[in-house]
Amino acid sequence: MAVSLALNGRPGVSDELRAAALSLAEELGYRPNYAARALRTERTSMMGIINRNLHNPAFLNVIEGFDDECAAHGYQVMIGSSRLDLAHELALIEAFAARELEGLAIAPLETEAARKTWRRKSERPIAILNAFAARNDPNVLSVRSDAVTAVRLAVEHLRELGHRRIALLTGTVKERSDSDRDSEFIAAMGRDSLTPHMIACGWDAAHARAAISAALAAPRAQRPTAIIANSDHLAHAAYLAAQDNGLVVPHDLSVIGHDDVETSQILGPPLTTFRTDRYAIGRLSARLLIDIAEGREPDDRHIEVPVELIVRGSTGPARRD
Amino acid sequence: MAVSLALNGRPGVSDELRAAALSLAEELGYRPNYAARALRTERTSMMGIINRNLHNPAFLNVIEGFDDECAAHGYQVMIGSSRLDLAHELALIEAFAARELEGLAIAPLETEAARKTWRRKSERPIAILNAFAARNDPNVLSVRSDAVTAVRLAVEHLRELGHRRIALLTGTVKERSDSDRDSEFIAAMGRDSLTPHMIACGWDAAHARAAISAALAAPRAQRPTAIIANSDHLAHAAYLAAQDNGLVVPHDLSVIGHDDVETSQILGPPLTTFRTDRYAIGRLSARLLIDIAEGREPDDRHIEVPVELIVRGSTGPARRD
DNA sequence: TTGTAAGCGTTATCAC
DNA sequence: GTGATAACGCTTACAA
Repeated sequence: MAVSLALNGRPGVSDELRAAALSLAEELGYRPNYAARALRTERTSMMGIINRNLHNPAFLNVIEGFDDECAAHGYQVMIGSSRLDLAHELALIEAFAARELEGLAIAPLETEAARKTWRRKSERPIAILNAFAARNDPNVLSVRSDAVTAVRLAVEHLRELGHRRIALLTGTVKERSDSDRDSEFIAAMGRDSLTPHMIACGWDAAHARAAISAALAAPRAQRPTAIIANSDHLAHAAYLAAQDNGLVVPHDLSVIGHDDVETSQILGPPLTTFRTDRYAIGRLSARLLIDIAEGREPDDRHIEVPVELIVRGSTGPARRD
Repeated sequence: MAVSLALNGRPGVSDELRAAALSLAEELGYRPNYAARALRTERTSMMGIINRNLHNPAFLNVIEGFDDECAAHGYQVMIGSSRLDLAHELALIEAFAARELEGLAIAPLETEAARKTWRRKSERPIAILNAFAARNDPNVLSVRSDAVTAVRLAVEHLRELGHRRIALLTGTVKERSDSDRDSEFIAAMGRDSLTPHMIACGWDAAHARAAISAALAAPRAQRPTAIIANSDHLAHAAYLAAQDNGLVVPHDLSVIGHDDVETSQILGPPLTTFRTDRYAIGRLSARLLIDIAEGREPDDRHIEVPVELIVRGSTGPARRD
């Protein structure tokens, strides 16, 4: 018993006994059994992170930050992918909850469905990544880049270049995970009395390419001259969709991304995009979950990470019609 | 206990009792406690995967395949990053072993160190990803793309374009994780009586960029006119290093990657590279680990995934000196 | 086929 | 500050 206290560095045991326990443990190569500990304490020291799919390289930096912060606090990280399938996402959330993970960070397909499923099996905190999160459940946290500001800056940038027919890529229409971003776009366009185009392209690059291709196939006087993507990953789909239609970026189509992924600066042409600290997003979400899991009150349960517009070669002046 | 047998779908219990147990479990919303099960059975249904760092987007596809195969067999996936730090890598391996993960897939910094550390704490299988693995330990598996053929094809392609000063990017010099790839390069160059250049650039993109920059800063008659990278990720570093030296790809420098990452086709210029089924690499490595973990004998403990050269705009004729 | 009892390795409770 | 003893929830061994 005293051994347990000693090894876990807790008070209630004499210094000599503690030393003896430690040295003996070392000598015998003792390793604690996590399963037994978990069974007894109901604490697994595991955190989970789930993304919609595993194709967007921007997610790697989020994982990295998440893993770093978890590792620093003695947690290990379980990873999962929704595979863009809501049923699979919910099954995965249940499985993670059944494993008694102490917290879950998730970029959800449908925020409310994800939250409810987690809540049904677990009282533990859940952090919503890069999506709008309602604030009624106190153990729902959120960390996201400031997508609302980004969309405003993007519209301003394109307006200065003379664009009038601007399209915004959005997630699914069914549930707007970025509802406030969408409405900011509509408002920003409205200020200049322009019609907002929305292209619901989901998160799959192939599907997005097809959706954008279809939009670009419209007659020249109607098709958008600029596209605002919700990630560099989907901006790449816009490049390919432009190719599909024999259009040249930025001559025929301006494209703005979001993330400033490593390759974006060496694309042809280099991508205008928003730089945002994805590592911090991962790290902060882990920090929030750990704070709650260990009974501390975090400074703020909802965090927005700032964005910075990086202008490169994929945006240019609108051609005269 | 009959209930245990019933819920786990094993024989030795009457149909009616089984049905009763199942329906009652359903009604009560029963969920098995994984910790208790793991404690009793010494089986955790968890698999681990570790990469050298979390920056190369090619790794995402490997994770995806790994996760898909694991999920299909009821395993969940723990992820980790070595952070390019050997001490951290070994600590992580120990932590995974202490958690009784049933198998580990790893792209190691140093293969032998990783293998030994795992073996010290665990009898379970370990799969080496994309690195050379000695075949003396029967529970060491390996899955890799056919990097040896790739380097031969790359040299042939560049020789046809008239290149004579060709450099190969390699991992660390200390331990050649790709020793057979390196020697194939030396042999292939030797066949044409050419001097092989090796640039030891490790796996960090920033470090690689600096190393390549230094090599390209040599006088024009000495510097390499072509670079063979071990990943698209590091080929990108070569693009930036070319920029650093005011060189234009492919006019002044040809670059060949490895992986055919999604963005490679829209780089400026599009990257000549080797396509390889990374999803399969992840999937097959999971399959091998699961087979061994469950006592089946896999068809082959060492798998090579074929490569296909995709010629694009980053390779061109060597300039006359 | 069913029931009973033991035990996995921890940590918590409660005497001393 | 220390040492017994019980308990977490599951599976296995063995007896009925």
